[in-house]
Parts: sequence; structure tokens; C-alpha cells
Amino acid sequence: MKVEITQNYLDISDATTFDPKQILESGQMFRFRHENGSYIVKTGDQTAKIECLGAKNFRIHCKSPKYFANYFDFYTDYDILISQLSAFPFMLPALNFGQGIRILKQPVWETLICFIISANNNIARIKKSVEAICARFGTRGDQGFSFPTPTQLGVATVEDFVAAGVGYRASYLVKTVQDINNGFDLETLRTMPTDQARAELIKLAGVGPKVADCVLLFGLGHTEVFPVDTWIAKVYQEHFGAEKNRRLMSKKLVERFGKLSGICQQYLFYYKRENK
DNA sequence: TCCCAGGCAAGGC
DNA sequence: GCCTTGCATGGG
Repeated sequence: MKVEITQNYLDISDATTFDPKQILESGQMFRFRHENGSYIVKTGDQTAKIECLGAKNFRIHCKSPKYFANYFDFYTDYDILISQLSAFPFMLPALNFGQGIRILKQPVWETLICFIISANNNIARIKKSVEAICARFGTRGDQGFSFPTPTQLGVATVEDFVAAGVGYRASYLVKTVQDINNGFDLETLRTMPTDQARAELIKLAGVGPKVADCVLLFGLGHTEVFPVDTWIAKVYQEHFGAEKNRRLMSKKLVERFGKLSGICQQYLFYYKRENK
């Protein structure tokens, strides 16, 4: 695969480990839409349009190609990750099915809010709620709404969040937004040991072990985490035995897969969810 | 209709 | 500490 960065776009040719559908529809981000053959991706205050030029050729139109080169994790060699995971035979179907998956490097603040909303929720509804929150509290630009800053979300009430359709998670959001605005520093978690960073995140309302792991993986660059949701729990029980405690599943999976845990989990999630 | 969704908080033990 | 229960709301 080759990635070429120009002033206004990125060109991906021979895209063996880049598939927009797989990346976007593997439940790691919620602000995208499919529009006559292209994907529109929104993150923070940025927008990108992924144009399909052929079977394995894409052009990503955007104002900051450097930003999206990092966002799409183009500085990581996924062929190596896939070959390492291929050592685990049970992984082969999932790797084959989702070869084009990548872990997006997302803004941590946005990731935190989105994954608080994700708890015990479904992806279609999460997308709607996030969109409503952006439309109500974000900044309108020439390409739609930005994700609101902590200051912008600071004025949102429980009623506002309920109106956005987040249900009982509304009060969690209000509390966590307050904590962030009162100085809880998400960026310092980036260089902290993973377990310590997780312990800090769990102090926030609406953040338990699973949401924390998603924030660590998608927003803070910690790969040694294995978020266990309902789908991954099913996979675990199929391959590793009748465990019920998801925390314990996650712990054992991290022991087995180490720094490959995050991406391993992503392949399995996508494979399981797309195949009932 | 009824079950489920990228789980968490609170209460009981 | 671990286990159980209640939870808003809409998708399929």
C-alpha cells in the first residue's frame, strides 16, 4: 500500500490495509455518513471526504492532509500487525474479513463523550445522539457542525442531553463535562502507564472499564487494552470458555495479546458484529 | 411485539 | 472485593 500526501488530499493506492467501510463501520467512531459512493468523516472541527477511485484506490479530500494522515494511522504498518496476529489460528477468519481495518487516532475529548453515550446503546442511536449534540452545541462551518468544545458543552443541561436522545446517560454527561471544565486533564493520560490512566478515567461519571478502554485505545494511543462489550464477550465464550466477568475476560485477553490487544479486538468486533 | 444494544452506578452481601 | 439489579430509548 502507498500513501501520498499533497496540499489538499491524500491518495491511497494498492489499499490492502485501508478500507473506509471497515474502518468506519467497526464501531470506533460515529460521525460519518455514506454519500453516493463516498464517505464523509467528521472529527473535532475537521471534515474529510473519502472518494473511491477504484477497487483499491482512494482519495481523501480535506483541508489538513497531515492531520488525517495521523488520524487514519498511516504511520503504522498494519501488514506487520496482521502477520503477528496470524500466529493465532482462530484469528484468521476475522483478519481475512477485516483486512482494511485501522485504529483511528481520535480527539480524546470527543471520544470520551461519544463512548459515554455508547454504553448499553446501539450504534444507530449513538450516531443520532452525537449528531444532535453537534448541531445544538457545535460551531457551524461550511462543511457542517464541529464537535462542541468543553466550553461549548458546558452550558448543556440534563434536559438538553435527554432531548438529544441519550436517555439516562444525560446526568453522566453533565457531571463529566463539569469535571473536564474544572481541570481534569485528559492529555496527561496519554503518557501515563495504561492501568493508571484507566483508573483516572473511571473516576469520571459514566466511565467504567469498557468505556475507559475505548477512550484509551481510540483517543489516547494506548494499544494494550481489550475493550469487552457484548460482542467481544460472545467471541470470548466461543473461543476461551464460559467466563462471565468481562473485566476478567479483558485482563486475560491483554495477557495473551499484549500490545496487539487493541487492534485484535477491533478485527474480532467487526467480524462478529457483521456476521450475526 | 419483544429483545437487545460497543455498560454503568448503586446497593447488598 | 464480587454479584445483582435498574436503567432511557430506539433499532431491528
